[in-house]
Order: sequence, then structure tokens, then C-alpha cells
Amino acid sequence: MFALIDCNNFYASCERVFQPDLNGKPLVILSNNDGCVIARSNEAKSLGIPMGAPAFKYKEIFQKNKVQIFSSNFTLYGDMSNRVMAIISKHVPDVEIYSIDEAFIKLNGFSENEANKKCKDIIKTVLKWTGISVSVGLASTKSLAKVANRIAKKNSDKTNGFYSINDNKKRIEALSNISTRDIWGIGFQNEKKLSRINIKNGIDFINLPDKWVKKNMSIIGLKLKKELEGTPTLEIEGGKVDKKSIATTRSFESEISSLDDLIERITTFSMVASKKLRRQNSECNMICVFIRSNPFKQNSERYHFSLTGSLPFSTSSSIEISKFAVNLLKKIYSKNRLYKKAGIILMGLSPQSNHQFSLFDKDLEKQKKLMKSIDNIDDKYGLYKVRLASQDQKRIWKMKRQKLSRNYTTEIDEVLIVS
DNA sequence: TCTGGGGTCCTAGGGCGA
DNA sequence: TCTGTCGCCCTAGGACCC
Repeated sequence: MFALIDCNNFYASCERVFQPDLNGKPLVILSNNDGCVIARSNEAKSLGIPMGAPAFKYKEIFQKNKVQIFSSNFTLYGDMSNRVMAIISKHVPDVEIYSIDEAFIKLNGFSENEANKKCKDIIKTVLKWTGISVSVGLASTKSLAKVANRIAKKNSDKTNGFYSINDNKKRIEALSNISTRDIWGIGFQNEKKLSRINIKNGIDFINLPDKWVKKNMSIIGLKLKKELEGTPTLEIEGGKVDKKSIATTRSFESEISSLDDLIERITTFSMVASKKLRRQNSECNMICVFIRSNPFKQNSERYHFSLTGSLPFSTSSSIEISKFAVNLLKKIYSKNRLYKKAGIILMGLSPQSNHQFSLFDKDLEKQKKLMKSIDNIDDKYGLYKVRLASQDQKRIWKMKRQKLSRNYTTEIDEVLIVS
């Protein structure tokens, strides 16, 4: 049996834990730069505010309904997530942390009653210890556990946050009542394809021939079909898994066109990305750089230039990576154009311990020591205190985060004081 | 004025060596 | 030595997820 544990309206719940007066009020969390709505409380959902809504377009609705607005505080959400996952891991050994607010668990060797009890215990303990409410769906496969979780959440007044698809009748009923778009793994494009042949819900989908599904939705679609039929094709992926690529990308506060400005951004992104790389003790041998226009601008040309290059050696040095990235940037840069977003993606990741030595390694030890010193200074005085000459020394560009809450759990100066 | 960021996996198609 | 075929590898792009 698999269970999916999902935190309810996670980001909104994190804010409410420390500001309980927000309970019952509509609440939204905005993306970086306060751009889009990325999380909503139930009250905000019922006002018709969709996921991904551009904040500026909903200003009136926010004002009219006194919607509480927060900038995303990933330090807080990340810390609360760690606490929730630690509690789940105490209850069961087989845990897969699927995202910041979701975890799959495997309940092998448990009787049905024991599995049900375990799920209910988790709901109770997480709420008691963290203040975050979670929903749990239990079923024979991961995809069906997702469906069960959805039922648990949608009907929380009846389910108390727990639902189990434990027989065929319940499985058929659940699949009849879920539209294809709401099934995990069926996205916008696949829904369009299915809709064209009049496939509307989960039952319609599993009644399709395997051959059609494989041809039109690839092996992933076929695996999903088997899962919904009750045959597991996806396993728990436990343990700490190293990332296979690391990206740092940002939209700019306004369009920029000069090469010097772009070099400054790409250098800074390289510093951030290579730090992430060193944190997981990896190095990379491929770098992709991209720059693009504003896709939302009416009546103007859209462009997206990107280039991937292979390094002659593997490295985690900020200096090597930024030097290489800037060279790639120079190759794709074109004058007299306006750019709204840029980014760098590090690929070909391998553990530092497996380093393949090459002719270019004469400075390796020197670079390693330098990076270690930079990381030490950052640890002591705050992130990214050491900068390369091509970076903006004053850092005049900054993410817009006008409605940021406090770091209640990670900064001693910001903890709540109870008087 | 103002529309996020960071991942994974799969497939098609081209290059290239056996 | 030339040519055809097969399969592997790489890359770009698209789809999905949160």
C-alpha cells in the first residue's frame, strides 16, 4: 500500500501558524518579484483567484475582498517542510519526499487497520507538533494514492483528511468522478488530446487501448494507466538523491539590452548555481545559458536564445563556471534587442569524489582552496558576500518582496515573543 | 508599470563508428 | 576502399510536476 501525505494550502498554512488571526480570511502568496499567485487559502480559492494569476490583474479583487497578500518566504516554508517530513520519517521508514509539501510512504507488511491507523496518527501528530494540517490518501499504487488524497482533501468535512481506495468499487467510483485534467501526470496538452477523442474522466482513460496510450502519451502515459488500473509501476524513491541538473534563472524587473548588464547577471547566476553545486559535493561538465524576451508583451517579436557548451574538464569553481558561461552568453547575444529573463543551467553532474583528472587540472587544488575560502566567508558573513569583479558590487537590482513575513523559525531576532 | 523558479523524464533526429 | 545498415550517444525540445 502507498499513501500520499499532502499539506493543505501549505504556504498559506505556514503563514497562519504564526499569525492565527489570518484564519478564515482570504490569503494569497506571490511568486518571486511579487509576480504571480502561487498559493491560496480556501477562502481565496472561492473568490475565483486562479493559480498563477498575475497579481497586478487581481489588484481590485484583492482590495475589494481584503485579501491578505504575502511575498514568498521560502526560508520559512523550507524549515516548516523539514519539520513535517521529520515527523513522517519517525512514523515510517519508507518515505519519499516528493516536493516541499508532499511525501509518499510505503506501508508494506501492515494490515489494513494498521495502515489506516498509521495514516491517522500522522495527520494528528503533524497538526499537533507543527500547526500544519495534512491530508492523506491511501491506495495500492502511488497514482491512486494521489486520487485518494484529492478525495480526502475535497471532502474533509466527511473524511477528516483521510481516504482509502481499498477495493475495486471505490476505485471505479473515484475514477468516474475525476476529470482527466485532475489526474496526476495528465497535463494541459494530454488533456487536449484526450478530449478530442471524447475521453473525459479516469474511467474513460483506463478503457483506452494500451497501444493508443503508448503512442500518444509515451511510456509515461502507459505507466499511469497501469497504476490507475491498480498495478504499481512507480516505486518509492527514498534516500537523499543528488540533483541531475542545477538551474538559476530570474526575470528582470525591467527589460535590459546591454551586454555588460547581461554579463553581470550571468556572472551572479553562476556564483549562485556553483554554490548549489558545491553544497551537494558535485561538479559539472556542461553549461547551458539562455536569454529571452518578454513573452507577454503584445505585438513584439519573441525570442529565446540558448547555447549549451561542454567544459574540457569537470569543475565546481565559481570562477571557471562564470568564465565559461559568459563566453556562451557572448555567442548568443544579439544587439538592439530587449531581454526580460536569463538563466544558467549546470548539467553533466558527477560527485567531486569521482573527479577525472585531466591536463587542465594543474590549478585544481588552488581553485578548490579558493572556493573553500569563499564558502567559509559566506557562511560567516552571509551569502554571496564575495563577488567577482564582473558582478554589480552594489547589487542595485533586488527581488521585489514587499509583503515578506518574518523568518519565525530560522532567525533568532525574528522569533515570536509571547508576553 | 507589474505575468516565478527549479526540477525530471521521454522522444526524435542527427552524427558517427563498427 | 567505398557504401549501406545498425545501434549508440548526444542534443534540443516538449511534456509533466510542485
